[in-house]
Order: sequence, then C-alpha cells, then structure tokens
Amino acid sequence: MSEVHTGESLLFLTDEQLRQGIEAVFFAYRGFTSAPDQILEGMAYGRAHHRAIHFIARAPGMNVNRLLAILGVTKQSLNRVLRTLIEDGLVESRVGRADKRERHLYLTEEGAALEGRLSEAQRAWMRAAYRKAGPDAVTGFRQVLEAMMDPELRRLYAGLREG
Amino acid sequence: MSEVHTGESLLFLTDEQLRQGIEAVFFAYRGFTSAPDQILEGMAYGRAHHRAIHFIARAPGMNVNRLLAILGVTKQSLNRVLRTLIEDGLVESRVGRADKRERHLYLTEEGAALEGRLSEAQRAWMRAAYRKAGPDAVTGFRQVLEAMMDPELRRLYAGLREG
DNA sequence: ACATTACGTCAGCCTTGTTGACATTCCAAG
DNA sequence: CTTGGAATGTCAACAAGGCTGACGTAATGT
Repeated sequence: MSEVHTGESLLFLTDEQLRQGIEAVFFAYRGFTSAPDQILEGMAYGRAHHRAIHFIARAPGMNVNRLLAILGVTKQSLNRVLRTLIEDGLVESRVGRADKRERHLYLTEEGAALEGRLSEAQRAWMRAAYRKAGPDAVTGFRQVLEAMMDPELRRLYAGLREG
Repeated sequence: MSEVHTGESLLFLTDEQLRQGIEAVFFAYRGFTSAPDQILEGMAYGRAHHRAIHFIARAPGMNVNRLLAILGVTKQSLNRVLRTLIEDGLVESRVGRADKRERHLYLTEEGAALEGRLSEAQRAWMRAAYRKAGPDAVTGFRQVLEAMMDPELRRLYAGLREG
C-alpha cells in the first residue's frame, strides 16, 4: 500500500488492493448495522423501519415522495413499513395543507424515543470506530464516501439540509 | 469539520457530524452494490450469489463451513444459493481428500467468467471513487473500515490470506 | 461402539423488495 | 366549468433471501 500512502504520488492501485477495499466495505457494513439491529430484534421492526424513522427524524414534515427518493425503494415497499409505524403510534401522517394529496410525516413522542435509542447506539459505535482510526483517517474516510455516493443522490441529500 | 482535519487534535465529533458519517455509509453502500446488481439483473442470480462467487474465487477450494462463517448466513440460506450455482455449472463441489465429509468449492470456467465480469465492474467503480478522493483519503478510508469491522470477523478475514 | 462433525435437505416463517390495479386530489387545456 | 391527465398514496399478490427446526447420511474421533 505504499503507493497509496505517499501524498503526491499517482493513485496506483492493483486489483488486489481494490479487492481488499471492496471486501472491507462488505464486512464493515455488517458492523455498521449490527447495533440498531440488536435493539430492533424482538420488536416487530427491522432495518427498513429504522431507515424510515431516521430520515423522518432528520427532516420532520417530509412528504412520502421525498422520503421515497431518499430511501430508494418503491412507494409500496415504504408504505408497508410506514403503515405499521403509524398504526403503532410512532409516526404521525398529516394531510398536506397546500396539497391534500401529500402526507407529511412526523415522529410522535414515542417514535422520537425509539429514534433516540437507535441513533445513539449507532453513533456510539461510529464514534468508537473513528477513535480507533484517528482524526486524519476520518477525514479521508468521509472524502471517499462522498466520492462513492451517486451524484444525483448527493444532490438530494444536500437538499435535505435546507428542508 | 475543522477538528477532524487537524492531525494532532483530539477527536471532537458532534452528534451531527456522526450522523452525517452514518448517512454517508448508508448512501455509499447503495452505489457500492449497484454495478454488480446491474449485471446480475435479468440473470437468475442476486447479491447472495455474487457474494458466494466472490469468496470462492478469492479462496478456491474453501470448504462450506468456512464460507458460511465469512458470509455470516445459515447453511440453509447458503445452500439454496450454492445449489443453483452448482446445478448451473458455475461452481464445482469436490469431496475433500483428507476429510471426505468436507466439500471444497471451486469456480468452473463459466463461473470464473461471471466472477470476472462482476468484480471488474465493481473494481472500476471503486477505482473511480478512489481517484476522486485521492491517495491520502484512501488510506484513511481503509483505516476506518478496518476499525469498523467486527474483531472476530477481522481474524477470519486475515486467515483468508494464508489459506 | 458411539458421539460428534460436516454437509445436505425439507418445511415453514418473516422481512423487505418488486409489479399491477386502483382511489383521491390537483391542475391545466379546452 | 368541466374534464382528462398527472401526481400522490393505498391495497393485493408475489419473489428473493434471510431465519429456525428437524432430520438423514457419511466420515471422523474417542
């Protein structure tokens, strides 16, 4: 990996080095999801519910279409997840004021409580990984991840910050 | 993010920064799987088949138990995938010489051909992301990923290199 | 001889993705 | 103002790929 280390060098990467990167992503993703998975197991929810809750918490009042685009699933698939969350009183769906076709999504108090548990667990896990790797590594990590994101998705993601 | 940038500083990370990291992983993983997924769609295979093929290519002659541990699924789940691959002539299962209970797995010529297509597509994608991010970022990326891996899995993964 | 290990298989379940069909609402063209 | 099309969201049915449990068979180890 010495070629990768030296700052000014060209990026000379063997297939073997690339393969190692690929496998590292695969294995790391398992760790990434394990903390929330453990909280959810036993409850009637899975990863799909976690994802929905996460992004509703992040941008309260988001409509279904927006959430659909972010999650990258079909509306039917999301709807099933959303329905159980609404039935269980974790998510509230309000009919849009301007456009009554739209449903705007909010976490209830109970939903926010679960979201808090999930995201705190995942943050703690992430913090631990960051600490092990060190500050410089974290910067590089974020840069590569940004480069890995689909450009259109990055647009959408940036749009989230404004609302 | 200035705290993260400065090399010697403590790792001071706000919840917001951690959340961004979490979301980046989520979004990046989508891109990561999309190239192989596109090749596989239309064929009768999915991600599960890709994973099996990948690791059989990486360590030919691996027995089923070992593959099971690496993939982290049940034997029933793996078996379904493996059965179709064997039936279709992409994977060969040879009875172990030393221990005849074991089955050792190999790619056939056809299997290797598919593996080549899949991994080349994924490597190309990975290479592009690395290039965008630059050499220093790649080093950091790898360090964080290693830190994200489950310790036991890392042991297993290291063991792969020897055989 | 007997328990254990490695592997395969059948059956059945759950989550989470898919498509297809449909109701409601909005908007713009006639 | 009406009406047809587009957008939004819901219901139904199906497929992939996880899971558990139970069982069979062959080979190995004690």
